[in-house]
Amino acid sequence: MDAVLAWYHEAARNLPWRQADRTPWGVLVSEIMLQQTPVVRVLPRWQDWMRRWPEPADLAAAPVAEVLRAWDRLGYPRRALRLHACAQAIVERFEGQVPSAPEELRSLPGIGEYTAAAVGAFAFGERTVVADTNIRRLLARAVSGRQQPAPSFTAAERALVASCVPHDRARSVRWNQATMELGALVCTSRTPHCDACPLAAHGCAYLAAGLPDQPEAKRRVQPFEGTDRQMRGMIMARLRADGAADRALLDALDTADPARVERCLTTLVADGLAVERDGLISLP
DNA sequence: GATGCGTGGCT
DNA sequence: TAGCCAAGCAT
Repeated sequence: MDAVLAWYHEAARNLPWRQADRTPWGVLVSEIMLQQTPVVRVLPRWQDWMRRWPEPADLAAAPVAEVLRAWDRLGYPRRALRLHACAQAIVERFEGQVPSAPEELRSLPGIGEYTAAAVGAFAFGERTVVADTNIRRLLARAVSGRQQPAPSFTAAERALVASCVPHDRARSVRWNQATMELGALVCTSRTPHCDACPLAAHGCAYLAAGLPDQPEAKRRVQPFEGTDRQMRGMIMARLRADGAADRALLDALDTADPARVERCLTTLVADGLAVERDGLISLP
């Protein structure tokens, strides 16, 4: 896999959370923001966020409403709540310092298997198995000859990824970073750019098989138009803009199905993304 | 293990 | 054009 490391040296994007002056907190914030969200959309939000809350203690002390406004349109605003709770837990349990041990990272709100491994590797230089969607897809193709990884992340696949990570600590960090980047930029989901891939000449099983289309392997995309998810987003956008809104105003968001608005308000309040007081809905 | 959870750009 | 897709997590 030397070819991938050499490729990364030449082609890596110059992202702020990869700079020499990066902090564990900055890396953690970037990883949360990047969950299911493209880099180009994260960049400006991350810059603002780090300027405002440069340490976990700064975010921990911020009002939730302000945190949700700063999250802006990144999507999945529950991530913002969890990041806020994560900062508070770091202050309370780790003296304000992001922990480096994967099991301690895993214990924090919003940090799952992937994010714990990524922070361990990219913030602390630990040897971890970073199995994100890019690495999974790249190995599914290069090693297993399949178009896409399986929908569920099985123990067998975890073992496969682990077997590919170099044993040397510093080298493992670069391999994780480089393989993820190659998946994100070259071995893309829809249209892989094999002409620009360093593995094309080093035995990619999927390319060798002739890039067969395997539609059965594709995961089904959840619908969005007309769903509660869309309505929740519309309500949150209104609350971010106006601070608060009365029920009648929100009901106008879907005159054909007022029950949909009510249902979404209930789940937003249950999620801690909104509060209701005297018929007025507002950010927490 | 299957679902629900935002948003916007790309093909 | 209408899907398809983007560094997942929690339940």
